[in-house]
Amino acid sequence: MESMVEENGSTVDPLSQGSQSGDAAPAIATSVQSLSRSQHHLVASTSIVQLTLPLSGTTQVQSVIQPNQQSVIQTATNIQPVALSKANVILVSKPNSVIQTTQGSLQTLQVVETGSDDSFSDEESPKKRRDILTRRPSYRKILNDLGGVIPAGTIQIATQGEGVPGLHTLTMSNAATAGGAIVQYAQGQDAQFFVPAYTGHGVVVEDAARKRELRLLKNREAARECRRKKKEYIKCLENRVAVLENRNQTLIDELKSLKELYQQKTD
DNA sequence: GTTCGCCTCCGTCAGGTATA
DNA sequence: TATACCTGACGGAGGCGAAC
Repeated sequence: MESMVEENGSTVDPLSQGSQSGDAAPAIATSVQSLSRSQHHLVASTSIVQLTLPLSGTTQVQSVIQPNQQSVIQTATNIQPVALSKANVILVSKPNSVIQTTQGSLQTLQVVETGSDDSFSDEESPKKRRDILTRRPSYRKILNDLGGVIPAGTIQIATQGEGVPGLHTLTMSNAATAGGAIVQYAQGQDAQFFVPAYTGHGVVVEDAARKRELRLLKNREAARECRRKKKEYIKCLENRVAVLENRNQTLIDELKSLKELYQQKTD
């Protein structure tokens, strides 16, 4: 990961700055290849980055980063949202802001969570993370919520929009179940549940092989969902890196110009 | 056309965690 | 404690471009 702001030989890594200041900051520095479980949280919403800059009082730079959406960056002194395309480029003129990297002049870099933010720091408890990450409800709960099961015994091959919406039928080619077991599952927006399946003879199949098939089926779905979330997370991290690199470059340019201005006045 | 290396996607397993 | 869920790791399958 590239360090940010390298003027005067000092480096500030924005990815570790938050933890240094003790404030909540997203763990952007996390290696994409090794996303640990504790770090596997969605960064898919809003965060505000506040930069406290000593030379100009307090300047807030608000960075709103949303995956698959447009992002917005604002400054407190000039609240003019700049819509960002997916091209990941942010260039905001912040005439009153200065950043210095010597002697720790960059004092604060904190992330303030807003209402729908589900980015959290390493300090937050795993339970809180878990709570924020809406967990998929159990199949039992879904069944209870629905108050029963869909009548089984008929083979239905339906995809969204045809037949019974979301109701799918799978035929298991399993040696332990002569003729194969039939598994029905309904799929809503974010949930899936199984209904009792019958063989062609109307006998409920509840053997170990069937349980295994169900478990594998569920795990298959879980793995898909897990990979989808991971992709989304990685994409969001990449977006943030691009945003921070651009902001860093902007700040470097501002620092250079202010240095030149100062030099002219002292001459 | 064939082979090779690389990449991506997918299914499965194992182990950890949350919950009833 | 049993069950459900999540996710890293592993290996196989298939696509794709390059080299021959």
